[in-house]
Amino acid sequence: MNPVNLKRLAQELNLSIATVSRALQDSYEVSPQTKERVRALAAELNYQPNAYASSLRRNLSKTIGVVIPEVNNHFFSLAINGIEEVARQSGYHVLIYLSHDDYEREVDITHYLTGGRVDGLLMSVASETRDFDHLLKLYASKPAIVFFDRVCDALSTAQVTTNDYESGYQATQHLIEAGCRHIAHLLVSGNLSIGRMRMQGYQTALHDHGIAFDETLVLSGDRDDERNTERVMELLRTRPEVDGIFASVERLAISSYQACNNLGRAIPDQVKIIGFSNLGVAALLDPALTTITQPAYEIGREAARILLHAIEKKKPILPSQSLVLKSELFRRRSTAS
Amino acid sequence: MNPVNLKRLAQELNLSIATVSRALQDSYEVSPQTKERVRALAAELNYQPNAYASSLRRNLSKTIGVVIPEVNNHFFSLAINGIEEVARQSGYHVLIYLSHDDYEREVDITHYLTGGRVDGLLMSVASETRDFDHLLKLYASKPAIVFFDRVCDALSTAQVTTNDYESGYQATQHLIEAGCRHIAHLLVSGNLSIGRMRMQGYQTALHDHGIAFDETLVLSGDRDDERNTERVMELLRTRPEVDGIFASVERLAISSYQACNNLGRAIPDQVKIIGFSNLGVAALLDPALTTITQPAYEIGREAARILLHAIEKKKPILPSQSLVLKSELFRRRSTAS
DNA sequence: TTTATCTACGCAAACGTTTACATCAAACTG
DNA sequence: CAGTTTGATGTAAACGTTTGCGTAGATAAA
Repeated sequence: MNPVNLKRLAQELNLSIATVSRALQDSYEVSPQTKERVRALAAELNYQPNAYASSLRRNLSKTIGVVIPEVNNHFFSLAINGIEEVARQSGYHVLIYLSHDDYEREVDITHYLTGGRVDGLLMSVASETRDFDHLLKLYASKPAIVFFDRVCDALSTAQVTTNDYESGYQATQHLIEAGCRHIAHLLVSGNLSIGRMRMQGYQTALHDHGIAFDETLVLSGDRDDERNTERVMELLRTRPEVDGIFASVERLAISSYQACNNLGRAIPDQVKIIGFSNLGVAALLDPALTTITQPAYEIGREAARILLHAIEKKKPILPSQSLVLKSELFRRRSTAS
Repeated sequence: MNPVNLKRLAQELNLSIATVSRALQDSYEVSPQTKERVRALAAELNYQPNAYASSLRRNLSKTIGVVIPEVNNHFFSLAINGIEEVARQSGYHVLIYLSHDDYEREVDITHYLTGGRVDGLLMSVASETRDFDHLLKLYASKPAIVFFDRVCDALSTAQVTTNDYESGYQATQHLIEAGCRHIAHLLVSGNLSIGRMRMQGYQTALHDHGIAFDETLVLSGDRDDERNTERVMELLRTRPEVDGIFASVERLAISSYQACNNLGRAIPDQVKIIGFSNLGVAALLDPALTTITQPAYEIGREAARILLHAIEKKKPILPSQSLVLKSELFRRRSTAS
């Protein structure tokens, strides 16, 4: 039993390898009859071209990489859904890498990726990442890159984001209108532009409503949920006047719920909570969580579209192709007044 | 600027390509001094071997594929976490494919995968899948396969599952002990062995407690959550005596909550609900959801270990390597009596 | 000294495709 | 009918690695 490759097909059909290859690509240089013969045998033997030989020769892998902090998060898993959908339609394969919000891992991953394994890359930067040398190095080695959500401004490429400034403003305003005067802001990283945008929205909203910004009400979370919960509890204990929490990321909203439960603080009577979240069951929580929900699926889809378009057209990706999609605020019980 | 490949390194060092290649592989046939020179230049030029050339030559891709129904599901996203962890440690890359529980897509995916793109495959079968021809065909084309959770018994390979029969029994018994006498069972697919196991547990538990099995209380869900909710509502309307629901999959537990909310049925007073789920916020739901929780992360990790071990040792995977991990029941308010 | 062994390296084939170029017969063109 | 075009196919190089084999020089053994 020989392997079934072009050579095998060529031998059995008394054709040259070149003709067989061309026939399978539906080249106009091959007669219809020959094409038919080739296709028939290929189907019969269940021929599948060797992806690596093809990639090597064409210097194209039909593969994109997705680098994200975590997958166990509704935002990212929905984004992957969108990415995979677009990729599949265009015949692309999707490699996935998780940074776990860890800088070292992200550096490792970018090293893996240097060297043509992927034609392009979709990336959401780890929250711990402060310098972008590894990304610049990676960028220098070719592949098209599109950032989504947690973007890196240091690279001159497209990014797909949401209206984070407005959302931060809106969330804060919503709490203020619900009667909150001492609003804590939990964010995942001050390094990332996305965190800064939401923070600015928060600050401006406070200012516009005549509330002084209090730095000590800003808490920077990390990737350890237990510790985050502890820190929120400490904040609530030491600052009993806190009557509102704006969580800039899903996990921190959950930690806030835990913290309130542990301390016996009633939501929304004593503390109102709003959070960025794509949690499908937000409405089923006790109490139902008011959310700023990003169009995660669409973000993934659009980012992938921009990327694949650039790859197929062999054109560089321009920052002007960036997209800003809108998040939506869903009012629920956790912020009821 | 020439591309930086072995040829380039060889030229600049006045060595042959072969020696450079061997030096980078730390072969004993190369002198320590030469190795050092090669490594230094490789580092300086940021050389990364071409993965496709290497894969082609060695007939090894250092890549595994993961085929799952969906990623927006805590069980699967946790499993991916485990898989990625193990893969990364061993220097493997992870390709991801989503079947969306759609038979056609699964067939497409298996076709993609025939032909050496991956060294091995981790798979959880789509719920719609009834025949396994495509899997048998795929299996014939070499790659090592390990099934997890939604397994396929038709292939003689290892599978990593949980104690589904016991869990089904336990869940049902738990409802009975909480006072339920008319227990509906929502399952995602009667085709899959996993569904059948849970179903058997359900039936046996009913029988052991002197409750007659009523086929009309068994509902088969699909991938449309809205419709699932509707169907649960219909069941609750036409069969008002139903006082317990055993959801064999997370999504159906959520749909049950929705249905009860829509109909104004109180959980747990009128209807008690237990469900298979890896939802991190199960305890924060209203009311907190009693769950059977599978060790999803461990399942992914162990499945990947079995797979990678087989690949590295070039040994076939035996059914005897299969693993059964235990799920855990978390009692919460949704089944309180 | 001759022969065997070892060390460190080079040569060249191979992996399976793709594709520029060559070939050759048949069908046109003037 | 000589010359040109067209259509269908073949030849062979290339992509970047890996690796079996060969070999030159050095050292050790006889």
